[in-house]
Amino acid sequence: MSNKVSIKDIAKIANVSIATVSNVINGTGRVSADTKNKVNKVIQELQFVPSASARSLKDKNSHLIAVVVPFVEKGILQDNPFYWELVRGVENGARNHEVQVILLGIDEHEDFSFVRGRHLDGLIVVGVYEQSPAYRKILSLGVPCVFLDSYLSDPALYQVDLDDEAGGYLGTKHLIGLGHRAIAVLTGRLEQGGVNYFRYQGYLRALRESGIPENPDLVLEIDSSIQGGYQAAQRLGHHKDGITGVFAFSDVSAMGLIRGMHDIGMRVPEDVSVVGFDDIFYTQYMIPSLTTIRQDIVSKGQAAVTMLLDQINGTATTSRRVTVPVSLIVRQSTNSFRKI
Amino acid sequence: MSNKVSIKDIAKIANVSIATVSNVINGTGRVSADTKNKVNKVIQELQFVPSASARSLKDKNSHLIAVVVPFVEKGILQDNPFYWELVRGVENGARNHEVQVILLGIDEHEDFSFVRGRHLDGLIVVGVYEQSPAYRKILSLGVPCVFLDSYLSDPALYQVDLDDEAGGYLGTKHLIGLGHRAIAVLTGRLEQGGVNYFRYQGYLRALRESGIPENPDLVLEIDSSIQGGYQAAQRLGHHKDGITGVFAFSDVSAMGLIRGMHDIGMRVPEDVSVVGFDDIFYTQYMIPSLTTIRQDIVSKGQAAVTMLLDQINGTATTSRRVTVPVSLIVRQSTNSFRKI
DNA sequence: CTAAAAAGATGTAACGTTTAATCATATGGA
DNA sequence: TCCATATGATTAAACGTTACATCTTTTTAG
Repeated sequence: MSNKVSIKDIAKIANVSIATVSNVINGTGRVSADTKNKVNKVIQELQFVPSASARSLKDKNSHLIAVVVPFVEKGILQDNPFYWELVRGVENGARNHEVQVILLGIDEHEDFSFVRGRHLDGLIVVGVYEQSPAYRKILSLGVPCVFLDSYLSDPALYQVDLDDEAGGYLGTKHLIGLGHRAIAVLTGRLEQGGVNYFRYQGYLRALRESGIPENPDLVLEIDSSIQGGYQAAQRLGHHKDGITGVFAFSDVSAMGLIRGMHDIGMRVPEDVSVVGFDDIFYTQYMIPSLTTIRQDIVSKGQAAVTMLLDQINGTATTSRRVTVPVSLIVRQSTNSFRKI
Repeated sequence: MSNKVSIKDIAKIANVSIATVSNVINGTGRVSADTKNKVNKVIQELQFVPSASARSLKDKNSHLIAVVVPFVEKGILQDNPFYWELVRGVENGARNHEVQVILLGIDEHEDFSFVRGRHLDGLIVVGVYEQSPAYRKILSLGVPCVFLDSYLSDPALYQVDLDDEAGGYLGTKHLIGLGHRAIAVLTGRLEQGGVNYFRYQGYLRALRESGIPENPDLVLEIDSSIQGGYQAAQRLGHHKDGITGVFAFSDVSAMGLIRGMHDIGMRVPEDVSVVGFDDIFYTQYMIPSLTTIRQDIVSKGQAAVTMLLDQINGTATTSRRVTVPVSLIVRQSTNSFRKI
């Protein structure tokens, strides 16, 4: 259709040089009000849009960032809507800064070559840790990065993460306050220094504070998916210790868990209290609605974009590490240990 | 860091011309096995990655597609995980074809100028209709498009959509089969020719077939969100006709509805049966699990990518219109009208 | 043994920008 | 009046590719 109109065409029609057109577009150089108007009019008429490729070829930045989402399973991105909220936040943040977002799901074999190929301005990386294969590859790219939910020890890295320890503490404390003692944990991979690790640390702190001994039998490492939660219900049901509270480190697994308990005849919260984590969009509509640790996922994504762009533009005034607060939302899935 | 190595550097080190390097990379022209090896070795060593901007500047395609999602409807961000599943499918399809995906959330003011600016190869557009402001703008771009869930009348357009009419029919028929007569509908905007319109037509067909008169009072047009569903429960609860079945045209609204009914003391399925639509990932884990119309969302996304790429490469052999089948999944949220 | 054809390699223009260097004209001060 | 300085506008190089046309060398056919 409207076959590619270039700066050259504009120049010819407006009867000026291409340099002038370029100056008008970018507000650079000195150009009189008259010619500025003239050129702008032609641009309007021809619906001219500068070629991003030519630009990025020239000045090496592409106004493109990628949001890197890990854990591709069987080639498909995880179905946890948590990522959706995060990605929406990133998209939304980027939109306000005239940058576009490439969505990149990675597995362990990703080589990231296209990051350099496309001259990506930066990366927003979700949930890697020091041991993960992606981590070193990403660093070696030498591209500005912001890590989300990643807990990397290098203080030079820009990071946005959650106060997971506090979250773990809050949820556990809540259960303890209700009288529960045998509190199980449903966690994704508990790698040293990962998200779940800190939530677990918070859990331990709460236990210690109340003098409850730590019991490794109560820690169930699962796929942090809805199925993982469901399957865990079986294991918990047949558990020797009389578990009365469960802290699931993600809302999706909590949902699976509750359903699983329902299926083996355990009632929530009458028999077992359940706390989730994330405050995904549907938690308050579950039956029972889910007591959970709230984080503002969307604005976390937005914060990451801002940080990344500050870094890219060298205007980074904010700290390199932002920790987003959490809060406890009490709903119906938790109840006192001994119901009257 | 590794500051941009170009085809020129490779050429110099390998002691050949840049044209030869280019030929090696693209497998074009004639180049001996020896030099091919030599060049490849240097490429390996220097970790050379061709510049996407230079390429796309040259041959006008970018290997970039955008998936256009209506994030913002009436000012509210869509948190429907349905979109996430779709986007996941698209990402996955693209991955298999060495194309990257830009995520573009739009509101009614989007001007799409960057689509031309970036030389995007094509667009996958979700849920527009002929009256929507985005529709004309997108068409005028003259860029290859595939429309998802869009029902556009122009037969020249490439479209992937669902057999919504059948879905509407199946769900309704199921309720009728269980003995229900007063069946309400929870639908998003019922614009002529949209997704909901066809689902509604299917609903009507099922009614006609069973001689049940159509009752406009039973059709509730809502925000098809979880909140929308929740609020609808109030309206249904106080409804004068004795409603015993509800067909919600999306799973998220069904979830909200069920919760809303729960809150006003109506039990599902004992008092009211509920059918959803989409078979979102969590439906089988709800309490009660949700009877719904299943569609394979992820593979719908994949199909769209294939279709788009076929169109771009001119290898489009498949039909311009793909209709994905639906099926009824019966779970616990529906029950016979008169329970014995 | 020679002419023709094939194989291998190269030079270079072009894609659409930005930017530094240059040029031309008008304006101002002494 | 003349030089210095702003102000406007232009020229041309460069960014990293690809592809066409050209050139050289080798192989093949007769």
